[in-house]
Amino acid sequence: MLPVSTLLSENMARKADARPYHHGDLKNALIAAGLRVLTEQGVPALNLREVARVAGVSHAAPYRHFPDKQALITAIAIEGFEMLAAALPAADSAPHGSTIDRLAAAGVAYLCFAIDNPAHIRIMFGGDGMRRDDPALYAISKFGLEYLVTHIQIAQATGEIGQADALDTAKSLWAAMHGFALLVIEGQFRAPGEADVAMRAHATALAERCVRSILHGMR
Amino acid sequence: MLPVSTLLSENMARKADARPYHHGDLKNALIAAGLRVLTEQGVPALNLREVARVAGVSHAAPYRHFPDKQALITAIAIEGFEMLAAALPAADSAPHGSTIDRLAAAGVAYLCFAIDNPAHIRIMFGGDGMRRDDPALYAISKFGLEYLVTHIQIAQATGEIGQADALDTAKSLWAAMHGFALLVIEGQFRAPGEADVAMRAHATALAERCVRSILHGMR
DNA sequence: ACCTGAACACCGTTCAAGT
DNA sequence: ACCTGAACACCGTTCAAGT
Repeated sequence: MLPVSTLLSENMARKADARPYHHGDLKNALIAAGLRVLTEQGVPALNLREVARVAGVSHAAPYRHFPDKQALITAIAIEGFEMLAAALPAADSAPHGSTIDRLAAAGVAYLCFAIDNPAHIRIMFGGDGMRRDDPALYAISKFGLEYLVTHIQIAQATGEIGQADALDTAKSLWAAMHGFALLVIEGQFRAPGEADVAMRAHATALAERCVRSILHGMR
Repeated sequence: MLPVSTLLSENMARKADARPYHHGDLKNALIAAGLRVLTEQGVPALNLREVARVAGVSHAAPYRHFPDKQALITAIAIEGFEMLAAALPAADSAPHGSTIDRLAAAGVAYLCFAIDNPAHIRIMFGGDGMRRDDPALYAISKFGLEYLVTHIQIAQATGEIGQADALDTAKSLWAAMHGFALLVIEGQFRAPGEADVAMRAHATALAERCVRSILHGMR
């Protein structure tokens, strides 16, 4: 028999330390734990039992919040798309430039998002292991392309760029930024001895140049 | 007791049907089986036991030819890079065009390779699950960029394009083609009701236009 | 309502044993 | 030299039972 005081302090410790996660926010704790596993150990190491361990719950607990592993991966992907959807307009806030400048800033922001959140980008576009037919995922994944189309149409209305099909132009910009993003985070552009900071500056400068070239070429 | 004739015919059947794989070519049979699993069931379903099943051997047999699962994945990736390295010069063989035309053809060939071999492209650039430090993989993965640099330098020498850094230009072309390739095979460009054939034609036309815009912009 | 422990099928990997 | 079957640790998922 333990003294009451011991039971009490254990209860308090549970409430203060171990339990905060379990008061209705285990779902988000699992998403955060999953992202952490992904960042620290890579996609092949992402498994529900490890995520549960990191979150400090039993291996069966995640099933109270996600029907299966795919659903957790899908949730992480949705979180990534939401972050990206926030990052693009944020880059747009500089009021001094042309619409072309804004599109260039959005392109650079896409690349920077990928460099800063490689685990998210890999899950978002890795494709496998996630529920592609999830309606929330589908809706949010369309944001980037729509954002580009909108701004391309603005630039066309003001005469800054030519009248080529706006969706085609948006696809081309997206493809170029996406390619830079993935090749950079996969290390395919790594020059021997080049520092990360230098590579980032180099890649973003190239990416911006690409945006302007593509916009110029779509007439 | 079975009659001798039955035993004989069973032995012959083994030699003719089940055994040909096992005479020194199980390694390649496993690579082929792995690619098949990948194509038919996707990356998450790629496991050594299923590959062994498809190849018709016991689950331990692959370990005679590959130290671990990573090594099989790496072998499939190397095969993909070799196929790509063959496809780029093949697109180059039309002798009627300018060097810019050849670069455009190489870009389109890259995209077509990806559309025709999505399982390979995913493994080649999926990154995770493969031995990145494999020397053979590293060597062959550099081919594409070097191919572009070489042809860009030729175009610069003949005055077809400007004198911007050839490696930067090559990276930009690669990024744009890579982005088209991945977004197309992930279905991100899919328009409702658009046929695959139409999408392929549409994407390749856009990609070619991008190559020309980027080359034009790099001065 | 939310979480745990036992249970089952399945995968990666190893190893002694077979031909 | 090459392959098999048993074995072990580990993961996804389920479910009855606990608070």
